[in-house]
Amino acid sequence: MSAPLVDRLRDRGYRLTAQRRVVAEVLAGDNTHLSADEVHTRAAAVLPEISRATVYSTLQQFSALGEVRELALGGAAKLYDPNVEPRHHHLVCDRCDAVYDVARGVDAPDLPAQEHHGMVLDAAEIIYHGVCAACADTAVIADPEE
Amino acid sequence: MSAPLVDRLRDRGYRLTAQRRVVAEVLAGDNTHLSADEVHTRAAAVLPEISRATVYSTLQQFSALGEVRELALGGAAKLYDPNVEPRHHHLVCDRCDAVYDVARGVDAPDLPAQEHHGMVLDAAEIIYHGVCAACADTAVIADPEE
DNA sequence: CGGCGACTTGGACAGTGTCCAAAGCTGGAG
DNA sequence: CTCCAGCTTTGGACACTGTCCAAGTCGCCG
Ligand SMILES: [Mn+2]
Ligand SMILES: [Mn+2]
Ligand SMILES: [Zn+2]
Ligand SMILES: [Zn+2]
Repeated sequence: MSAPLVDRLRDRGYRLTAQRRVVAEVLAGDNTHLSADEVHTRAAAVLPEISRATVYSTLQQFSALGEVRELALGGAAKLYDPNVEPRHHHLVCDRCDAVYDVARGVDAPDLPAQEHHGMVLDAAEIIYHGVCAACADTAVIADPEE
Repeated sequence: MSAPLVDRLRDRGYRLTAQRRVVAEVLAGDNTHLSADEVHTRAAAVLPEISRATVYSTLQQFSALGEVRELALGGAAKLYDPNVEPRHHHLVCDRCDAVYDVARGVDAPDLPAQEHHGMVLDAAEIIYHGVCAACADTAVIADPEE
């Protein structure tokens, strides 16, 4: 579709550094839902000297630019989703933190204005919690009674 | 309504320690959405020698018992919500992490079975993201142009 | 009251994320 | 093409959240 992320960065006055290119490349690999650390590991495979600090700040920038979506699902680390369009929700396994996308169409109801508590709302995010197939299986193996 | 938390603990075979009583007391104070650290601070005001480890494990137990709900909203720390019934969703300020409750009635749509990705679903959680009144104000002060 | 074993403690430890001074590099000016 | 202002990166220190464990404590039952 439109110009790649690197072009949009240049157009917005950002310098095109090797680090930004590599992070963009990792994200563009369509590998959904990576943590900052995973992004760093993959980026370092291409550009070994890239630092953690740079990956963190780059992800924040891309997120602020709307190029990537930051997800705070239950896990310890935030996840970065390069799939910003179309907007979608997620299923999360509460045992192993596996994440799946919810296909478009499902959405949260709008909140009536009197429920806003004075806030300016921006977006609603639904997280469907559950147990994934793999985790359900291991549970059966570990507890085969009944 | 029903018996207080302390009674339910005894009934389930848990020992009634001073630490559990104090944590229960802090939560019962209807102070919604406390982090583990805040719970520790408040508990320590009553029982100064209570340890962080105990507060963390106690909160996990209460959460597993359904006495409290663990919330992973955007902030760094998980929050504990003593208001488990009725189930409700939340509004979160992405600037200052303020949290508000959504009144009952609002709920996420059920996911069609073919969207489950093999998971056994347990609960859906909606997070309405936005900017609270206080944060919106400070932004205006900091950026009075236009 | 005594003892078993559940519970707590305190500190070490791991993971995530932020910060900053110094060094490096990009991109535009000349 | 060169130069350089200042945007970026680096690496390490640091803060915070949460987990773990061995040792000591204490609730509860007999
Ligand atoms: Mn996604
Ligand atoms: Mn609540
Ligand atoms: Zn799982
Ligand atoms: Zn706010």
